[in-house]
Amino acid sequence: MRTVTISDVAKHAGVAVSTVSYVLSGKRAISATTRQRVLDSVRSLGYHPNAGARALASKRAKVIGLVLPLRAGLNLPVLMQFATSVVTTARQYDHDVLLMTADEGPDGLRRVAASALVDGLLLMDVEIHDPRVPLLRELAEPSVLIGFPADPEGLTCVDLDFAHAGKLCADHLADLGHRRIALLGAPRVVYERGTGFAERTLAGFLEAARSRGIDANARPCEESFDEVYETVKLLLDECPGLSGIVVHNEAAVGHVLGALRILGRRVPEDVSVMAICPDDIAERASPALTSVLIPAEDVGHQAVRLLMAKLESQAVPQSTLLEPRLTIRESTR
Amino acid sequence: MRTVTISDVAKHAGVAVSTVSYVLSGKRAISATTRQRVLDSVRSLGYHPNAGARALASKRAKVIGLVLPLRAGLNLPVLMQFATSVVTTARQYDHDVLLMTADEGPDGLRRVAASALVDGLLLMDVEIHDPRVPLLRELAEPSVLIGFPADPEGLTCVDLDFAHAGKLCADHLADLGHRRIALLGAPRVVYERGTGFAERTLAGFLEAARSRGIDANARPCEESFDEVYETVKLLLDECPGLSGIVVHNEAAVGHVLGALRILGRRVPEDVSVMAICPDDIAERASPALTSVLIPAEDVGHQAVRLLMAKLESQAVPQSTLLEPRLTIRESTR
DNA sequence: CTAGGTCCTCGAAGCGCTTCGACGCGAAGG
DNA sequence: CCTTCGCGTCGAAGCGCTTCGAGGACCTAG
Repeated sequence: MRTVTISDVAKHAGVAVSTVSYVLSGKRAISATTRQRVLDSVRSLGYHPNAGARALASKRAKVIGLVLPLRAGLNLPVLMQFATSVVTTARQYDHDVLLMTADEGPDGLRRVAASALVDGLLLMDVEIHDPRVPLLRELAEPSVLIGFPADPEGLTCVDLDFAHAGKLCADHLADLGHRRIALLGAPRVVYERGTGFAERTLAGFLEAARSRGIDANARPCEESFDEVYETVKLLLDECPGLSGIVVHNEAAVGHVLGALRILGRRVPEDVSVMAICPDDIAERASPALTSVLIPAEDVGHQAVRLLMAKLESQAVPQSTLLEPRLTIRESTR
Repeated sequence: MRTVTISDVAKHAGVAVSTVSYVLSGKRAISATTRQRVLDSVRSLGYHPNAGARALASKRAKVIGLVLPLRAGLNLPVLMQFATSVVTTARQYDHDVLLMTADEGPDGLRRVAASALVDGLLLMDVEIHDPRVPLLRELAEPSVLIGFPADPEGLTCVDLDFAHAGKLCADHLADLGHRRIALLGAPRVVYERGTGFAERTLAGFLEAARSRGIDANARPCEESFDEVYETVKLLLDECPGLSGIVVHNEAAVGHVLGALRILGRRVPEDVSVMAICPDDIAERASPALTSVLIPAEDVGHQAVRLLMAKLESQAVPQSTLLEPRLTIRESTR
């Protein structure tokens, strides 16, 4: 069973190969009757254009590269959500997604770009001083970054507005009348890595607390139960009257509640707790946590949209910040 | 800056285009001096073969399709781990990975296969009665499944030996002298979906317990703290003297320990707890959990290896089961 | 009645690569 | 000495598609 080619379709429909091509691409006007005849042939033969041939002739692969961080550092579920939303959105634009990991480094990008395997690139988890950024600037292929490098000049970046997320938390607690609040953050290494989002959250949190005139403290925190317990205890000890805790560390969310339970503090009667995390984690906790959502799907969607615009050589904004969303549940009052 | 083609390289090295091709593919003998001259030109011009042209001429895209389940049901981190190991392994075989989600269904598979976008397919999370399986049988492209459909005849399947994982748990607890043990499982919906792995674990667990002559109970369990708490309590109530619990539900691991703490049972003094989960979750718990590892990376690696073998038309076993690994930590005695 | 459009369709020239058959050359064999 | 046989290299024929320039058919305007 040889695979069906465009010339099989042409023969079957009694037209020229180029006519079939124009019917399929819509790049020239074709009479309704011819168009229909061609489409019928396409259907009855089960024709699918050969991707390689198409890419070769048109210089468009209709594939975009998605580069995931290899270091499974943080936030795997969010990553997955993001990846699937990228694939889904790309398909809406009739594109496919080539999955790459960061461990091939800049060379990997150069390889797929130079070989015309992909038309554009989507990079996740960009760091402040990312070695891939200079390369992206000189590459002919357009790219979109998730996250912000030190100098975003000439690039296209998308991210959640983490500073705003921090502010949202502080404001919510302040609105409820809390006067002493604290943020339990990501592991220290996350702050040091320079991805920037952890710092930005913290800064937004502290800044909002200050402008509301309330007392705010913060600590990074590892993810094991014991360390979470210690950190919670420390926070409680060093801030007498602490009545609001923000958790910006997905893996620690459950442990924080466990620790408070052991320490005899009721949530939300004695202390209000909120988290910056996906909704399912917040909902699964007991009590269900008031939370600020990281809209991974929106980020993926927007990133693809921007990349597609660049592929059409449309101008796009250099930076796009997505608004976080606060959902009030049972853990704050 | 036009992109450099194979004929640029040929000109630069003073040889024929075909010679360059043979140097690069190694499919014909080329003298050492010519080879070196060509390789030098390749390097100094920065030549990267055009993927589309190569695919068109050779009928090999050097790309494999990886189909992830869209329903983010379970186990996102494991999924990610798996995906990255697939990409990494594929790169070792000089292949790239096209990411697809299951929501395009069988049509998506047909599309990428018929368009020669991919040379082979890797499907994750195959269900007992998977609508994609019949299609795979008639497709010219080879495929490898993660998981087992009802009838694996004529397919190539890889999976963890879940029955063995269940047995490992029961045996470990029996070896420690426990006489009444229980398994706290995945949410009920997972059992009903027919992916099979949850049932197989349970069957292995019960069978091993029976053959060791000890008492075993089991319950599915949702993932919220409250439901986990209820389930643990129920288990404890209905089996007086219960001294060993196996958790086969990643999201519930932390909650089980929290519930036991509240119920006044010490781990491992009063009750031994073990989990079937990734190592990082087990290590992060307090106390660190004895666990059986789902070797996601091995699965990815093996799956790619098998697919590559099929691409070379080598014969491969119909089913490959990967051995689970027991790691003894602090939570059992 | 003819010049000039418009609307559709066609043929052919690539896109950059792989692969097949052919060929020149020096070495080995009769 | 001439034939035979590798070995290393070359040229050319596609792979299946897009796209450009051309041109036939038909219509409108002069």
